[in-house]
Amino acid sequence: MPRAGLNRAVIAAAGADLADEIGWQEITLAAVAARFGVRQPSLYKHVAGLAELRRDVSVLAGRELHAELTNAAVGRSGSDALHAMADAYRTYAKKRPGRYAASVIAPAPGDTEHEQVAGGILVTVEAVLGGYDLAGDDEIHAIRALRALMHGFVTLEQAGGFALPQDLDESYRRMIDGLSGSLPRR
Amino acid sequence: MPRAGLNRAVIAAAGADLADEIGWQEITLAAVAARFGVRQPSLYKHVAGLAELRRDVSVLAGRELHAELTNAAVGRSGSDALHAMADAYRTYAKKRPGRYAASVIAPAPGDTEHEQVAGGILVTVEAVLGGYDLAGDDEIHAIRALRALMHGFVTLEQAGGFALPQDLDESYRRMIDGLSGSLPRR
DNA sequence: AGTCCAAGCTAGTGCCTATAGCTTTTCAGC
DNA sequence: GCTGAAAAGCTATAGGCACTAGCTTGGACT
Repeated sequence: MPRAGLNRAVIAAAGADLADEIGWQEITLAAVAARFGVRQPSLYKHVAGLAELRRDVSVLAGRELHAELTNAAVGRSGSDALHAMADAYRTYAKKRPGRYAASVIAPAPGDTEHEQVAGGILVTVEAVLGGYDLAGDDEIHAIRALRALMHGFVTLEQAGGFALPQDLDESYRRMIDGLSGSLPRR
Repeated sequence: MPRAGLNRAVIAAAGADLADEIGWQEITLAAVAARFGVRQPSLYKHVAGLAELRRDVSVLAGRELHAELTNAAVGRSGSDALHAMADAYRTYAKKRPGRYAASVIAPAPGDTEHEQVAGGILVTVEAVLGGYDLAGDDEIHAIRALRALMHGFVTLEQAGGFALPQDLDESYRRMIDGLSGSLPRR
């Protein structure tokens, strides 16, 4: 019987796909193994267990999200950049719900690779807010508000917490507008 | 051997306590049964399964949260009421993290009791925003923004998503202030 | 005291993670 | 081309979980 050609990266990718299909909370090693036509214990040759798989999916998703955000914001500034990034954030969460949920989990203390991915996203958000006149603590508070807005909105949207789906784009746009308006222009 | 005196309500309460202690995602029927000194299958005499337990905890938590929000907002109006309610929301989420997570899950379609609990919270939020000059769609967008802000903030806070040492209370206060300022006064 | 229903029990299935130890593929070095 | 070792995937197994089936027994009511 030929080998499946597994490795840690392709397993993480399969886990990410699975998360998008059946939900981040529902992924199992057994289902990932089935996807490769391989027995579940075989995965342990490449990955230490379910916890490590989840962590790998989180890193993968965090990198993707980071790339989407920077791509959206590049070449724009101020409110324009803010809206572009916020839209990219929500679009990613809708298109890749399992990956998005994965991207949100906090890195384990000491997991520097994972921490760097999370930090990278923060840097991008910070850069986008660089178009406003924020200094020191003001910037920290603004970043927190923006993250809370975006994360809260997409999470509630995914959870089915909002009725009237036709108005959601408008709600999101106005919400970001409101934040933008409450920040001092440079 | 004396009977444990189980019923659906006390099981839900134990599930809620357990969720606060070990996490909403981690609750199991086995752990709830152990809490009563009873075998796991015995719970099935009162509750249809894990899914129903979770639903019951969600209803219980939603009622508690609703009560906290209304208590906080009563006798206040405008920005004062908004801040009081938002603070109560975050306080509840911090004090009862498992219950809070439970309260957020969407009711199953047709579960009218659960839907009413969720709707009640919405009515309270709506009432608090009654102090602003919002009509029709404007109000819907404002409610969504407020919920996204509150939920996003407390979720990220619980997940350890805010690493920096700057004062979280201050971040939250400013965030709610920002929203309040972006809404038209009556 | 006797009846009877519901409460809690044991036994067992199936799915999951994870570990131990086996077999087989692959390929580097001869 | 051969060979031997490392790596890949395997079977077997233990232990935890949800859930079902069917038994026993507590205790309220007559």
